[in-house]
Amino acid sequence: MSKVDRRILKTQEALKKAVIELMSEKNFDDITIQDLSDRANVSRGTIYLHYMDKFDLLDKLIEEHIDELRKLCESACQLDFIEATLIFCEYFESHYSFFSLMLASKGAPYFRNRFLDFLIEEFRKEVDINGGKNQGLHEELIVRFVASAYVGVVEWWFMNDKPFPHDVLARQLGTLLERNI
Amino acid sequence: MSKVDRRILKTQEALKKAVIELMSEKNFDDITIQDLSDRANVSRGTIYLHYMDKFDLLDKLIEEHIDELRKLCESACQLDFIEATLIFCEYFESHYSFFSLMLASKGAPYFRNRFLDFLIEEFRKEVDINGGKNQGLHEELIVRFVASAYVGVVEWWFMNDKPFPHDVLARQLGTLLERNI
DNA sequence: GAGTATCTGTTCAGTAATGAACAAATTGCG
DNA sequence: CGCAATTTGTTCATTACTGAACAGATACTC
Repeated sequence: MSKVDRRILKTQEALKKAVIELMSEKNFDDITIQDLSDRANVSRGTIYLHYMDKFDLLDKLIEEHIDELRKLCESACQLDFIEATLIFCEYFESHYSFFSLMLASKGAPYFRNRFLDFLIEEFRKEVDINGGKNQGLHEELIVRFVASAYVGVVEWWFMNDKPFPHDVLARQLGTLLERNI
Repeated sequence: MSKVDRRILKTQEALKKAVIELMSEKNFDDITIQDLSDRANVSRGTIYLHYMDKFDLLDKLIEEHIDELRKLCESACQLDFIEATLIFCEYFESHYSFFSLMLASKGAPYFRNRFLDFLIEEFRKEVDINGGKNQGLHEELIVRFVASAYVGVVEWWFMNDKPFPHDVLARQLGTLLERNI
């Protein structure tokens, strides 16, 4: 893959940062292209060179994070759940402004659902009903159970402003995952 | 004055920020154009579109702050010394990374001298030896006295990591200036 | 001191961003 | 409702930035 022009990256970074900032200040529906242009310090027309509209911008922002998480899954697939969960929680931590906004603010169900779908997809690869503790249980039920639990815990962690460090979260969440998959 | 293209401002801002950051990490002489290019995330050639070399960049950065201070002088000329000093100290505070670097780090005499010259120039406008407390004293001596004292106090304040808030600094320094001019 | 690596300053064709202008759509208010 | 103001999405010529290339200058190493 050939290198992307740094001007493109700068513009897109500025716009992603801008939309996160603005979403923490007002409802997404109330954000105008003008707002984004002003906040990102980018010409209004430039936005249309990269995105269809503000929804496209938000979609791409979300999808990029999902992609990053998917890559983490691949690289962490041979680790146990506690170690793997730590890697994920580090990612949550290092993109705090995004995840906190998307999970802690009530007005953003866009991401929550996308995140849940992603987890269902990933846990489906991991679950094994043929042997061990989950013998006799319905596969899809287990997947739903674990994925929902995961989202719920992470959501709670962000909504309560990180009541403890991310490595503690990782260890406890990892333990619970280990027990159920 | 017609508006400056925002791309120009962005590039110059990035470079000014970069040089301040780098100067806090290494000696100015050891900073390369490449370093600046990398840190500012700007093409190397772009630097030469704005500045002759790194010295020119530093000069312009310094001169811009001096110009801002000069503007503050003009707008504060009818205030008393305590109020005027407060305005200046607010400016120091809001550009902490610059002034702290330029005054608190021992290896940067560039700015200290420029700052002193500026203060001499400004105090010369204010001093009055014809009547009042300074009757009979040599004008240039008073100017030097006050300007040196000013630099020394501000330098000390930054070197000691702001031992008290800037408004306290302003009140005390302002009182001393009032007493001498 | 020779050889190598890095840094400098410049050129240049290609690309992205700009801002102004515009008509059409949407919103807000009396 | 009707009018005004704002927002939208697009166009276009102009401008700034890019990255690659280059020769010459410095710095580093054996």
